[in-house]
Amino acid sequence: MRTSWADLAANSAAENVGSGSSGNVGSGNAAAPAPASNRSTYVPPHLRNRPPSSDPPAPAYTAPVTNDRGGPGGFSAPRWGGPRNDNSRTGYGGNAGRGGGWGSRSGGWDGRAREVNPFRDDDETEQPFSEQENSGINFDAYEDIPVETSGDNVPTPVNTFADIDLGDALNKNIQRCKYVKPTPVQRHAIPISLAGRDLMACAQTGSGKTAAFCFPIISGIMKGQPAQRPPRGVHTVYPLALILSPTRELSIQIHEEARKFSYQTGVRVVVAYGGAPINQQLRELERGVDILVATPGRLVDLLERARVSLQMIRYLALDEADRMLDMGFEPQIRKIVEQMDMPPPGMRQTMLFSATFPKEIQRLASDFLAKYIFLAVGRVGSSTDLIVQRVEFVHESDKRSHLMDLIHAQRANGAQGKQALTLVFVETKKGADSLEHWLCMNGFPATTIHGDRSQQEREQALRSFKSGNTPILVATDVAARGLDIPHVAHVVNFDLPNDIDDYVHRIGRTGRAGKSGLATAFFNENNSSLARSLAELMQESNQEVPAWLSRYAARASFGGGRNRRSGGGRFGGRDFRRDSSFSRGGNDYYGGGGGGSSGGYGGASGGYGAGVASAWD
DNA sequence: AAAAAAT
Repeated sequence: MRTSWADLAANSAAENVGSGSSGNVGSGNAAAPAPASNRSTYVPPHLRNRPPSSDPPAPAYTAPVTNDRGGPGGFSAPRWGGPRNDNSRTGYGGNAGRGGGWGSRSGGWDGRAREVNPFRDDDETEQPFSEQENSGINFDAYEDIPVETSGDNVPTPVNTFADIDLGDALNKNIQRCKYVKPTPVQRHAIPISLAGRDLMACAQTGSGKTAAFCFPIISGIMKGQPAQRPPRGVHTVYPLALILSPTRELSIQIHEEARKFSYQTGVRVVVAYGGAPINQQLRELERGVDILVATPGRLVDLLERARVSLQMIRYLALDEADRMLDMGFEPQIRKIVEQMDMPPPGMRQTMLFSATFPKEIQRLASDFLAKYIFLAVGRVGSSTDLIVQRVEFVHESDKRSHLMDLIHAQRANGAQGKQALTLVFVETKKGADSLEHWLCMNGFPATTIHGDRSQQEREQALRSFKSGNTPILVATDVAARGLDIPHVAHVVNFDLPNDIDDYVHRIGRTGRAGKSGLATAFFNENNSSLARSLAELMQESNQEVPAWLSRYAARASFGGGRNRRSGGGRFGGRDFRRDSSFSRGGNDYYGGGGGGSSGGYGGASGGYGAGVASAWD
């Protein structure tokens, strides 16, 4: 399969690297020969695969791509726990005059010799919780999830990772991640991708979505034709896969996960996003990049500087596509995908992930995808099962003291003497700062994340929160979607959002990966526009709706403003292509009708089914 | 109205 880009990859014959050692894929019985000192030589990932040796770790620690992991210092112990290569014996190191790909600037980097073990990072950041569980994911919560697919010749889903031929190195990383079996989105999406098909998927981040698009990409790069990058100007790099996401933190998160999945595979993942010094990112790019994870703005910048070319792209993944459109990224995304040098649909493999499937996303799908398969996966569990929602009437002036009460209670509940993580959402950046300050003044270790903080501060805040050092994080909506922060026990909507979708995304920060969570909202007269949809949502997820909220809801004007679902229904959306071939009568399963056009929010029976559609990330 | 994202 994967014929869609085969021509592309095959159009230049292997020059030197591939010929002598093409039989060594995965066997590792011979070091690949050092390529001739040809500036355009690219070392394909499958040739970078060398078995680990038992030599001591390379003393020099290669600076990470960004400051997105580990602490600013303090790691004096070698971060290497795993096997490693002998740097000095590699065929790629130290070849003066090699310009392309790996090792050209750092001299002696063979792609894995100094690869930081990403699983070791994990142990450090999550140590406070390591006693609590072995696996990050409660797989039982994934059993009963509705899945819909449509399209021509949909590949059969798999039930185990063993059913998929992902290769040894990737399988080992799956074990290291403690993934026991594929989640629903993985069961369906991975065979679809491995079959070379385009994919439009409605699924949430906590569902294992990142792995669902990373596994086929990594596996495809390892097994595919060795890429023959064009002779380059010294500075242009040619990634084979591009992953776009809306926020910097989400890109960082995807990069971290992709690094784990690609550990010791020779596939190199680089992240690029704004707010961080571009030079460091440029250096990382120049050391070679197979998979580029990026936010749109920074990528456009890199493209305009001609530091990145997309002409070798075989895989394109757009994550949180609806969010990206919400944030006004459509022009940039179209520029990246349609107006630069990326191969057209059909010549690349494209995966589009979105929580909802409104008109704009449908347009994007028809423009970016070729003969795609539509996949809709229900939420992991549901708000019903996993998140207890409470709403309390709190006047503006009482919010702070009320929050203090909640945190006190939370502290009493803290597991094993550690305070459980509490994520507090506020409406404004200023509000976030002042609340953080107030909490700290009152002895509550808090930090904050919002768009007025420097990228460094944002990342530091997130790290500190995740590690439990600062168990309270005050956030604006920058943190509302997509971010997967394990162990968030309590989400507090200090200020309720105006949009019920935002509410559902926020509370979705708890109850992640099948664990239970608590969400508390402070409601007052300023939130009356949300009353109706909030009451309905709570009712439909079997939550206790306070009588006063029902009264507010009854008073509120019909429709709840823009609170009606756009792609609505049990899933995040439906395959609108069905509309042309199916009678209108067949839509009832999906609730409010396809594409948001025919709309009825539908009272109790339509909009939010068991899956609480908008809880999707 | 606020938030996010390139400098």
